[in-house]
This record gives sequence, C-alpha cells and structure tokens, in this order.
Amino acid sequence: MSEREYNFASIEEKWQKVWDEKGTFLNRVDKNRPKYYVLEMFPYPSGRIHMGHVRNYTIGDIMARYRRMKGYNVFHPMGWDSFGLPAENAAIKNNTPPFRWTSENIENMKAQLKKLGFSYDWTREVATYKPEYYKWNQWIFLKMLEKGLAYKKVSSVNWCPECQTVLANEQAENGVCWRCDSEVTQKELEQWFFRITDYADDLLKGHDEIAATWPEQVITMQKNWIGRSTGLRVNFKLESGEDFPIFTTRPDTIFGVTFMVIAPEHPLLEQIKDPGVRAFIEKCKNQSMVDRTSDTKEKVGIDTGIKVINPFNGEKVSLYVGNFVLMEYGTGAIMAVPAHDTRDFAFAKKYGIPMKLVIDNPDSPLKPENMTDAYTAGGVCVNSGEFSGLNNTDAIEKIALYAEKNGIGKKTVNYRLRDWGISRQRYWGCPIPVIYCEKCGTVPVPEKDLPVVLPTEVDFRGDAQSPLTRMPEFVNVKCPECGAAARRETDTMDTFVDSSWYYARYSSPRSDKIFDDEEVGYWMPVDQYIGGIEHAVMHLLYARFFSMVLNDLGLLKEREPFKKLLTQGMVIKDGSKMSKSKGNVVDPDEIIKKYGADTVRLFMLFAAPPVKDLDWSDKGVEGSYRFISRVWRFMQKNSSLYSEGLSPDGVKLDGELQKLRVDLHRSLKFVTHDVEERMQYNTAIARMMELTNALYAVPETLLESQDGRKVFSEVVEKFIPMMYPFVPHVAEELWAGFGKKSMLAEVSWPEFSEDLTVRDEIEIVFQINGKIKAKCMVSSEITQAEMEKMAMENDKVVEAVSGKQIRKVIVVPGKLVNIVVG
RNA sequence: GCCCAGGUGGUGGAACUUGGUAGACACAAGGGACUUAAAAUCCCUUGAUCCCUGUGAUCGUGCGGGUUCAAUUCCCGCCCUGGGCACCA
Repeated sequence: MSEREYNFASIEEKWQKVWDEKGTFLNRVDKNRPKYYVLEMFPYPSGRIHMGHVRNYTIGDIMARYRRMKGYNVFHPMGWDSFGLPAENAAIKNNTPPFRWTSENIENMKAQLKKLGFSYDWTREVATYKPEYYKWNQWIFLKMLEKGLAYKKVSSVNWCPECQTVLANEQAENGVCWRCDSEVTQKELEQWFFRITDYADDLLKGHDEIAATWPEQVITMQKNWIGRSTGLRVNFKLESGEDFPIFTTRPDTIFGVTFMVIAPEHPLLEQIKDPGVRAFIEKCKNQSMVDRTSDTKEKVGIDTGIKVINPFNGEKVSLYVGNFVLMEYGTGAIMAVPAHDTRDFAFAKKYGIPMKLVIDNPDSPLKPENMTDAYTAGGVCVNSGEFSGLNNTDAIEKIALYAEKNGIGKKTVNYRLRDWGISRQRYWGCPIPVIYCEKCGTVPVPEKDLPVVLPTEVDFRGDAQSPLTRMPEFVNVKCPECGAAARRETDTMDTFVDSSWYYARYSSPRSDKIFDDEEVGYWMPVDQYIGGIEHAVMHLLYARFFSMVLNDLGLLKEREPFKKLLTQGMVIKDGSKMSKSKGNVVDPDEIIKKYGADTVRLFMLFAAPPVKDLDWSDKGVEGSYRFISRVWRFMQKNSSLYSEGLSPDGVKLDGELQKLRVDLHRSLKFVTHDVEERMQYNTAIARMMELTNALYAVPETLLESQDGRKVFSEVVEKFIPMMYPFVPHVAEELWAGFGKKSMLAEVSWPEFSEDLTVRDEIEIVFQINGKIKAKCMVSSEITQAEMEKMAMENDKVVEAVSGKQIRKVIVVPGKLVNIVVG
C-alpha cells in the first residue's frame, strides 16, 4: 500500500456502495445462528436528521456491527414515525399537503442516514403513514374493540373558542392558544380509549422480567406512573340515604374526616342549582389538567351545601367541590382529614374547616390548635372509637376488616394510571375504523374493508380544523350492517398507537397478515432497544401494553417486547438542548462534509457515555478527526512491515515490544468489556487512543526489526477489526489496504490472550492514617506480607511513624498499605 | 408541585466489577521542534494554593453533617440544573 492521504469522502462513498451492492446488511432468517435484534427508536420525519438522531443511531450501529462480528445473525431495521402534528403545522403554514411534506422529508432524511453509513436492512423499512402499515393499526383496534379493550367515553380536550378547534397541550401553553392568544377552555367530547388499566398489574409484573436489563430509573418511573395502591373503598352516605363511595389509602384516619371533596365533573353535582357553585364548577372545568393537578396552583373549592355521613361514627360533614380532585382517579371524590394530610390541612385552614386529631405522636403528644402542618407520620390512634389505642399501621388492616364485615367498605386496589385516550380531532393520523349509523349505532368497519384510507388530496384552509370533517366522500358511507346512510368517524389515532407495535412489523413489513409467523417468531423480541430517556414512561409503557395485547391475541410469543433497554442522554449545545428556536442547531451534513461520517460517529461516542447528556463541541470533533488521521498515517507509513500470518506468539520479545504487545491485548480486553457489557464507548475509544499513542512511542528501528514486524502484524490483525464498529469506513479501507480479501463486516471480533493482559510491575502506595506518604513500583506477584514489610521499611513511613504507636495495618492486595497510628 | 436523573480542573469527561493512588483520554491554553512563513505534524507543560523548588506541604469531586483505617463512591439534610407529567414525538 502506498502512502495516501486520508480521503474520507471517497472512502466513505466507496464502502457504502460496496455494502449496498453486496447486500452486506440484509437480514435473513437463519435458524442455525443466534439472532440479535438491535432497534433504535424510529424518527419523526421533521425534515432533517438532527444530532440526537445521529447519536441514537450511532450507538445502535456500533451494537449491530459488534454483534455481527461476534457471530450473531443481526436484525437492524429503520423506519419512520410519520404521522403527527408538525406535518399539519407545515401544511397550514406553507399550504403543502402533509403527505407530500412527509414523503419529501423521508427521502431527504434517508439520504442523510445513508451517508452516515449505518448498517440497516432498508428492505425492512416501515412508514406509519402508509396504508400498508396503518391498516394493521386499524385491525388491532378492531380486535381490541372485540375484546372490550377499546371503548368510548366522554372526556375533555383543550378548546380554543376563537379558532373553533381542539388544541394539543403544547399548543395551549400557559392556558393560551398558540395561534390567536385567546384563553383556552375545556370542551367535553366523546372519545375512544384503550383499557390499559386492565393491564396495570401485567405491566407491573412484567417489570420483574426486565428488572436486570432495563435502567432502574425507567422501571421506577413506570411503577410510579402506574401508581398501584391498595386501600379501602368506603361507602359514605348522603342524607338522602344514597351511597357516596370514596377511595382511601389511609383508613386509619377515617375518624378524623371533617369534610369531603368532590371532582367538578362528578355527576352528583348536576342537581346543584346554586349559581355560585355552578359558576365555580364551570370555572374548574375550563382549567387545564396540568393547572388543576399542579401543586403550585392554588387548591380552591366551594361548599356545595350537601352533607355526607361518615359510616364509622355517624358524623355529618360538608361536601366541597375542589379543583384538585380528579374524576378519573378513584371514585372522583375524597374524604379529607386535615390533621393528617398536608393538602387537606391547607384547604381546611383556608376555608376555616375544623380538624380532628386521630393519630397522636407517642413521643410528644400533639395539640390541634398548635399544629402548623398535618401530622403524617405514624403513631397511636386516638378519638377513633374502638380502634383508639391501636398502632395506626395495625389500624389500617383492622378498620378495613371492620368495614368489610359491616358492609360499609371493601378493600380495593386503585391505580394512578388512567385509560389511554387515543382519539385526536386531527387530520394527519390513522383513521379510527368505525362508522356511526342512526339505526345500528357504532359499527366497526368490517375487516375486509380495511384499510380505511386517509385521503391525501386535502384542502387546508389554514384554520387548523381537520379537513376530514368537510370531506363528504370520506364522511358519508353506507352502514356495513343495514346499508343505510351513515357517517364515518373523523377522529384519527394518537401517534403513540403507531409506535406501539412497529418493532414487530419490521419482521415482515410487506406481509398481507399483520406478521409473518416465521419471521416474527424468529426475530422478536428486540434484544436491545435504544432511545431517549424522554420516552421512559409513555412510549415504553404503551409499547409494552401493546405487546401484551398482541401476545394475548396469539400474535407474539413474548409478553415483553424489549429485552434490554438503553436510554441515551440529549445532545446539548451551549448549555441547552439543540433547537431551532435557540439557534444552536448543528447540521450533521455540514460536519460530514467537513470531517466525514466516521469522525462524526466517533465524536458522538467519545464525547460522553451514552446514558449522559452530550455537549456538542466543534473543537472536540477536530480531536476525533485527528485520532482517525493518526491511525491512518501510522498504518500507511508502516504498511510494508506487515505480512499475513506473521505472529509474535512464542517469541521472547524485547522489553519495549513486549510492553506494546501487552498494551494491545489489554486494550482489546477493555474495549471488549466496554462495548459488550458496559456500553460505555467513550472509555473504549480512550483505550484505542492510548494504544495509538503507545504505537507512536515505539522507536522506528525497533518496529522495523524482525520481532517488530511480528508485533506490528499482530497489531494490524487486531486493532483494525477492533476499530471497525466505531469507524467502519476507514477500518474497511485500511483492512483492504493490507491485502485482505474478506470485508471486516464478515470478520470475527479479535481475541485477546488473558496472559498478555497482565503487567509485570504495578504501583502500590503507602498511607499513614489514609494519607499517601509514598508510592512504589513492585512486581505484580507481590504477596500481602511482602507489601507490609516493604511499607514498614520505607523511609517516609519510618519517619512518619517514629514515636507513634501503630494501631492497625491494612493491606489491600495490589493496591495499598495503610498504617493507622495514634 | 409530583416522579426520575445529574452536579468532579478553563472545557467534555475518567476512576468499572467490590468504598482503596481523584483528574485516564481528549479539547482549550502555554512552550518547543520542523518551515522563508503559515497550516498540518511531532514533542513537552498544564487542579488550586504555599514554601525551604522537593521523591515537598496543604486544600480539592455542588453545600452542611455523619459512618469508616479510608468516601466522587454509603447514610441524613439542603441547594442548583435537566427529563417526564397522560393531545409534541
């Protein structure tokens, strides 16, 4: 190989073409080999690939390429989460139909991804906006409808009275419409829901299966989100004798109830005529959910005049309407115990409601009039009838039993998780396959009529209304049951539905069934899923839910879709997330043009470990480029020293060459560990940089010696394949340059010899009372006794110890000796 | 507010497994070599403070306590920053 410049542009183009023409990354079922499914969260085609994508997909690509070298049959697909709000916003702004805008974006972004050299099988590509994909969204919806997992109920949405349209939360920030700045109100609409709450316990149980392989924080967040709590459903009574059930996790405080609070949406309130209360209810209903549940906003309420009777002591208390009580949680009403609940305490103080102490602090008795906050800790029950004197934790169980025995309550499990509302009053999404007939009611679209195709030729008037509602050719249909004129559902599905099962569709994206059994059976589940931490709860919970539903339908073998999860941090520049509005966006294309894809990939992996946020730095990129160039130059310069099959095995090497050889094997050991187990690529790259520095440090004459050539040949054989998952193009080029016939994509991950990873000499330290007094190079085979002896004979130690009494000597093998003196 | 993370030199970060030498690797900065010059490249220095300039001393991992022979690592209490909060994806 003659000395050539590192011409990344032609190298990258060349190898991308070779991989493409040879079909190197096509994925085929092969039952004789273990499969490995690497999946990165697919992007929303917003127009351009951004650095967050580059990072996500680089991490995925290194895993895919590494596993291929380890002999796995790797599955590595890519696709497009291509329904959603931005396409409509673009349509309104530029009068471009969402279909065209999205298609063009996909085309552009695909070209960008190809330039980065990711090892995808593009024949598996899916795009959720294509009827061939969303047909199956609709099919799953019908199955869920059959099983009672999809249902309709009234729920409120953000409504702009000025634009006469529904707003997404992000369009209604601070309670103001993003387009016209008018005050956002709430509007009640009939909407479709998925009964995810039916799967709450399954979702929790599934956590055990993935506990060891998912980040702990993600599981914790999901558990808290589901919020399973066991408690008691207590039947309070209205004066009319009507039941008034509430849910509480603190039955031990039930004798301390001094008022009750009900959600503004509660049906009981329909009978209220008082204009003040009515006005209050309307005001609450118009408040957004974020505002109502946020603790920074004031908790407000009003007395309804209704009295409620406590079944335990017969006491009559007032019923308030409160903005902080949610109809969706529990029964939509709560009992309030101001003495022992912080929120109730504040509410009671505000409205002058009395409080009653029912749990006392055994160490220092409480006086209600002196309390400045609720007493929420444990203690002894007081003022609690026959339960007085019990420890409050025992009382929880005793009171629950009493309630069950006397028919005034029942032990219940309650969840914070709410059912998943999937209706969107939007155009650019998957149509919900339902028809409304005056005679037959809600009729599912028959399977044979799927897909319900979303019209792509639409007219956006710029008023943000879904164009579907004014398309008679879409809306007007015949009832599939009675043939009468009927109306098609114009709501579309939440895009989270699309992304809840795409991972399985990749296995057979063009199949005329939802999945091809052989393909899906072989490839699923995903062995490694990679994506942003921002998806920790919603997307990942919905995807797990769908996987369980599909498993119950007999379509997937596994319940958990993602065996292992890596959540990556964000890409930051100048202290904040890269975004157009902040003007700190770096376009990957520019960097590729300047330094090449290998450099961009390397920097993405080197600048931070995957789980942490990554600070973009233009200067840092140059460092990565410099490293690649250094390796390139070294290999070019010494290429004549290489001979295939030349090996230093069994040769007694001179000290410096032996050290280099040990460096090589040690690097390989650490890089293997970092890539396979730790998924910490920044330290792996640091190891390779150290190895490169070590290569440069070897004198030329030594490297050119007989033995030097042997060591260099081994370096070529191991170092270049080791670089391959990180910088595949330049690695392939170097490899081919040494006359290699097979591509690195087909080469095995190099082996290291454990014997060659041990250094002869190590440094140990001597401490006095934990402070370092001396350091010393010793043989790595030193015994503990020898270490202690050396420490005691060390001049510094002798000086420090003289005149003092040695109380203790701690020897940590291979590390240190600590002498405690007093 | 609630849930979950994070905080280490001028900067990004390292210190894994099990508490055991804080600052690997890189960037920036400074100095030198090469060059008519510049770029590129190669080499050296680089946490802070102090002095008796050494194989030196002291301090130092957001802040305040604690456990331990030993704490970036474990415990308690704060402060700050970021992610999520159910219609952005």
